[in-house]
Amino acid sequence: MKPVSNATKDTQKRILDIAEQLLLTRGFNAFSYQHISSALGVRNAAVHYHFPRKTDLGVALVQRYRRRFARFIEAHASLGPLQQLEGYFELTDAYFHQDEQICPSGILTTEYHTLPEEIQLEAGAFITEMRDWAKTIARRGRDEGGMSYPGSPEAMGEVMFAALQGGLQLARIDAGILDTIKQQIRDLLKVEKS
Amino acid sequence: MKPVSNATKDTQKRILDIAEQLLLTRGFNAFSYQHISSALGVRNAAVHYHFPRKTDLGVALVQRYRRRFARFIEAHASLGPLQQLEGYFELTDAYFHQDEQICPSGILTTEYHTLPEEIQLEAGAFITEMRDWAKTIARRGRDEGGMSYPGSPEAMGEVMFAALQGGLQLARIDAGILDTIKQQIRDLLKVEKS
DNA sequence: GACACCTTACTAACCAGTAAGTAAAGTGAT
DNA sequence: ATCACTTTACTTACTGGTTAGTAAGGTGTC
Repeated sequence: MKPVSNATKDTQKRILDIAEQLLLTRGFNAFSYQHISSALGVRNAAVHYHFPRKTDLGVALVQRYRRRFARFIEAHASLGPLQQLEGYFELTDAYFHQDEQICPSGILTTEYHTLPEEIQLEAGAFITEMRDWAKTIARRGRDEGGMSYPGSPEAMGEVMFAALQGGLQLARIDAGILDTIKQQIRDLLKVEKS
Repeated sequence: MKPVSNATKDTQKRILDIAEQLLLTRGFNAFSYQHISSALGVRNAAVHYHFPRKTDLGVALVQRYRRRFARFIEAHASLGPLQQLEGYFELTDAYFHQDEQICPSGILTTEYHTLPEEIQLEAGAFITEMRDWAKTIARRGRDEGGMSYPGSPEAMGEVMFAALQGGLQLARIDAGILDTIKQQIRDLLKVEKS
């Protein structure tokens, strides 16, 4: 993970793109450097040149998620909570429609006990950021927008996040489940269909 | 998986117990026959004697879950829906308190694309049975018991199941999340704290 | 000529799975 | 009741494949 040139940056990005796809479809333990190198058309050691240990690749992957998610939040910051909720739903749909990917949080927590500590730490921070966003939507929805629900915004945010994380996984068994859960969350928040 | 004697039955059971623990803490791809044999104090091939392929072990594991869950449902069949809900919550808590295990459905769906087809089929049936139970609680809760919520019982059941599946996974990052989610589900169902 | 970016070639560990052998327990005929 | 035979539940010893990771060398570019 040393280099600076443009060629390297491009290769690094392509490695991360392939690894991300593999992570969200197969999990961290179920993909290897061979999967990446053959998809990229290079030799095994070339991947190790850019990411010496698999742990480095995993950390880089989660860090990129965190940067991307921060941009996503910023891009949706000026919207109302109802639109933010729909943006969240669209993100969820996008995962599923791309080869039945699941939420990165779902992979990282499920494989948590088998992951290197460096990845665990990065994953914990990432997941906290995502949960916080769900809570923010619930809070703003009650304070400013047209949401009405029992319990605290924090608790409602946790349920929304957990239900969508679980829903993305269950959608692999029954594709319809995701739409059902999205609509039920709208109903629980007393939000009109959009 | 051929034998019938008592000694074999006992060894088989112990293999399944160890494998179950490993499955729910590490996942199917992250445990090996070595883990089992060393925990059991026998050689590798002894495990292969009872379960020739890892696929056989996986199928046996899910089938045992299905039998156990069927008994669980039957044991709770005569109870009211509010008590059934609390029984479901206790089951969830039991998983978490045993080495931060997660819901088998969470493992099986997350690793779904890497599992042998025989396990996928068994997993699909098992997960359908669990989802159906959650829906039954929601339906009976509305029809007979003291539950009140927007949307259909089916949709509410899916959200409950998905939220608890996700919640068990997220509890590895933040142990408090599980209690928060359980209470919020009670609130969403307009159930009094028990 | 130094450095970035790769390749070839390798290691040691681990994986699922198998073949052959063995001790002990059970079974059946006499 | 004993002997012959079979079966059960393993063991030792192995195979072929995959894993992450490394060391050394080559090639093109600045």
